[in-house]
Amino acid sequence: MPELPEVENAAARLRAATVGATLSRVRAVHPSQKRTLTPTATRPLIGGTVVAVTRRAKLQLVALDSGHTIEIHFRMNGDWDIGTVDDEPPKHERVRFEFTDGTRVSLVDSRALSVLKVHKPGALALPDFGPEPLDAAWTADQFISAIKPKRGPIKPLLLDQRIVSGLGNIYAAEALWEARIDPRTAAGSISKVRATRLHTAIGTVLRRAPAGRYYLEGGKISDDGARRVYGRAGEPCVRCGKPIKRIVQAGRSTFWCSGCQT
DNA sequence: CACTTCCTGCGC
DNA sequence: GCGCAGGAAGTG
Repeated sequence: MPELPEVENAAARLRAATVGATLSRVRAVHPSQKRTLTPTATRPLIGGTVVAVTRRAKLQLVALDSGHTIEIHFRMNGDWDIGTVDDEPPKHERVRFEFTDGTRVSLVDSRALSVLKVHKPGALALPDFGPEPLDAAWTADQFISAIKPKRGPIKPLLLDQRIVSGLGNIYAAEALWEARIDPRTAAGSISKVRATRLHTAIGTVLRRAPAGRYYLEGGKISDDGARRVYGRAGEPCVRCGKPIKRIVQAGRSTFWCSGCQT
């Protein structure tokens, strides 16, 4: 489920359910999670109380009073299912957190690609993330400097979390459509005016995400019409009427309009 | 740079 | 069956 707005949304739900609560049990349900979430890694978490839940890029960080931090990345399909320990286990439960007050937080992830890590006190190290796109401190000039030396196409670059953090495949496509830029354009060749337009467009599409969901829900796209190009191959462009095209860049689908994205 | 891999499910 | 899926690390 995750790009920046979706992760922000998930972190808010997790925060509301767990800040102040004390962990009584952590269990890796799926084999892929047992590899990293070993009993040795999870045992020190038991008895810890959640003091904060924050987000950085697409990561959620759960800070405990013991100084440990639990890092969660949902990858493609992860989400939280929050309830009580008495509930039936949710479908696709991969990791289960139980709290002394009876709260249950289950990581549900049909594809089991989510990644969880436990950081010991003082050992929190995060990847080299670029600026947060909704942070007012992120300027067009910073963005331009970051993409100027790059010769490859702009669209895959928007997915590079070191350039700007939090964008994924949908918002990258939407931002390029909004800025009327061809996703194949060499990043370094984009004019200052157009790069500034793209910088603005990134903020626009992220803020437009209705309650942080452009994505598929119950097999149907739930976006209240906010999604202009993603997943719309063959449909007429809502701006110019030409059919939306689909190409593959760096192994990912890119949807774009050859009529008005130049 | 692009391609493969980690997984499972869904729609065609 | 096959191709596709919102991510990103790892490899050539």
